Amino acid sequence: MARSTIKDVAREAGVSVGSVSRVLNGLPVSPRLRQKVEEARTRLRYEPNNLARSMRTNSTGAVGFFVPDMANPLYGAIINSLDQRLQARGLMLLLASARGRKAKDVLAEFRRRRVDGLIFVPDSEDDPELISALEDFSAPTVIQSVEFPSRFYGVRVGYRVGIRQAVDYLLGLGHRRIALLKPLSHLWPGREREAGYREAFAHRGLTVDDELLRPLAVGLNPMPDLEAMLQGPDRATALILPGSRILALTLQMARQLGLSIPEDLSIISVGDNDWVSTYSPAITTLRWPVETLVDTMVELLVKQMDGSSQRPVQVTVPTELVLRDSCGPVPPSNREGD
Amino acid sequence: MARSTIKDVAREAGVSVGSVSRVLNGLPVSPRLRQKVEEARTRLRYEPNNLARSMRTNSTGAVGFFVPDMANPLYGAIINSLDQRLQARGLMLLLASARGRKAKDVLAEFRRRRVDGLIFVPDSEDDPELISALEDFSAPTVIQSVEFPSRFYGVRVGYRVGIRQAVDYLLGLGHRRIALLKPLSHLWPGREREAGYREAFAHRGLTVDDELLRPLAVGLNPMPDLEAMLQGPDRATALILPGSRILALTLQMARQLGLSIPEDLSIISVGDNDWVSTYSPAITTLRWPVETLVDTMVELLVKQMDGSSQRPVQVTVPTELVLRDSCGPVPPSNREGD
DNA sequence: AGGTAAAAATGAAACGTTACAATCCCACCA
DNA sequence: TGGTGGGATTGTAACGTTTCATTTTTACCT
Repeated sequence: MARSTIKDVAREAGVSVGSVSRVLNGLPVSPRLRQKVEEARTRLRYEPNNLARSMRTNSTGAVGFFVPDMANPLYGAIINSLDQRLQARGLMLLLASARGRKAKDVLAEFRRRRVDGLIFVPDSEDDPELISALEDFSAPTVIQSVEFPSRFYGVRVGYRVGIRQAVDYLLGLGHRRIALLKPLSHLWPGREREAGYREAFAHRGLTVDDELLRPLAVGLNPMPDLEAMLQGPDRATALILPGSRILALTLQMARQLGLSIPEDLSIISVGDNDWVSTYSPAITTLRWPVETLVDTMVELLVKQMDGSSQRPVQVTVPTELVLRDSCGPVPPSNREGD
Repeated sequence: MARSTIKDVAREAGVSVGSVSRVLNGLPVSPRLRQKVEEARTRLRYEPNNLARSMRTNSTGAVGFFVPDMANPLYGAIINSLDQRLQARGLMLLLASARGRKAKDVLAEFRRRRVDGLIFVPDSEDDPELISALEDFSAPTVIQSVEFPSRFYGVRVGYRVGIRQAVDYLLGLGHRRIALLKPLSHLWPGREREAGYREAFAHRGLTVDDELLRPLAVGLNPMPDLEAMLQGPDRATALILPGSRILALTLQMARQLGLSIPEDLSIISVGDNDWVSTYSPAITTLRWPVETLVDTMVELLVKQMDGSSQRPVQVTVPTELVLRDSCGPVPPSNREGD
């Protein structure tokens, strides 16, 4: 027993194929017709063939999402929320994890599959091949969190302002030796964080000790670095950490060194999650604006899809400094003379 | 400038449409023809329209994946690996997160989209509506980690044997008061863990104190329970925990109670990850077999797709007990008389 | 009742492929 | 030289929709 098609329904209802189509798509139609079609439709257990529909309308209802690493819970959270938002518009996520693929190839595959939209987290900023591939990509596209030529729609996390706030908060507590551990600065997030840090210092007329700005190479052990910074007469009294993995390591090292938090050492971590907030002391964090980020991505995407937007925009979504118990005033012994 | 179609290529190459199709699909064809077509194809920058192809062949090259919660890094890891495996077969993941959706609706949507295969992690075992929906689902399907009627292909994690090993290891160290925190037992994983626990005890002729088997209700604070178990003359001397979130809480509570690990308290956690292994002491874990799991899922899926398998199988993939530093012999003061 | 305009429904032509029956071509053999 | 067999190619009918120009019906007005 083959699946029934729109023709079967038309025959069963005694109307034309076109009319059935109209009913199915909710176009204006007489109540009488609508009823006849609905009846036939349930009688035959008909469901429309999306494939045929796609081919006719040239739209798949799929949005491609290219993710650096799904094992990063941050992207998991984004996807949860994205999926929910897209659902409301009848869209679904077609996923490609960067692991074992080249961005370019993924783009090609997405194009072949005729996705209706694309959300892209590039792994590099200035690969000209990638940029031109993205330019050829005709479907609506949103770039996330990387500095990309302004002819693309983009959403970025407001690291600069966020870190500036965090640093300013610590400065207000009397800290001067504030270490910033951050992603490598050849990518935008790293640069932005550094800029925010410098702005906060500059705003108070303080000078920055470059020694305290530490890029984290992937796959390299950050512990020796960390250990060095936390010892000696001009040790760091406050730490801004880029994620919970390194936070765990740091907490452990602090304990080894006999530094208690927040009395001897203040800590702020970027990226909020369950265990960070239930830890004791609860960790002050710079929260990633997952919901806002997703809302913005979807909004930009939809704007492009329905053609209501004329030209590309870049939106920066703000982070939120969540104050908890891991920061305190600078210890007296480390206070600098003023 | 509209995209070129197979017709354009045919005209450009001076051959028939059918021939172009044959070349494109790698069917046997004379070298002469192949060359002409390839030339025309690159000249026109033609790429086949997957939608039309899909509609004709009735296959989308998409595999639906229904996930309870993308923010769980475990599923992230699964997706990373799954994506890579499927890629090799020209398949892509179409994702639906359970958040805000009913399993039934997702199934319907996947069917409408005509996915070629389905990987499903059900949120309940015996919803008859869900089961019958799954039965109607004609595409190849693999159920993950839940006990489902044996007419479905399924992959399960070998919790029973794993927990049995873990418990046996602790028993061997002299522990008798071993607490098992586990998912609710109305779902398969919970039941299996409990069974493994009981088997280990039975095997040594020991009796189980049911007080030490603690189901974890979602959204309920497990801390009071935990605190109660860790105090008093017959406190638990070993703990088996179901994940890293609760592990974090437990470590913190142990510190509050002045219990050091592994001297006063032995701990095993289910699910391995970075920070668990770098924590001090490094935590002994029961590792989820992500890679094997994914391999098996793909294998079962492909078996069904190419019709090389006659009837459903359920495969159980083994966990691995990773010994680290969080377990030690039972403290003398808590040793039971024998 | 006749005429007309608007509304509703129809029918057939796409959409870009694949698949298959029908042709064509060519080499080979008697 | 005239078949003949078989591989290579062709042409066209699907696949299940949507869309749009036509035709039919309905409702209204004089």
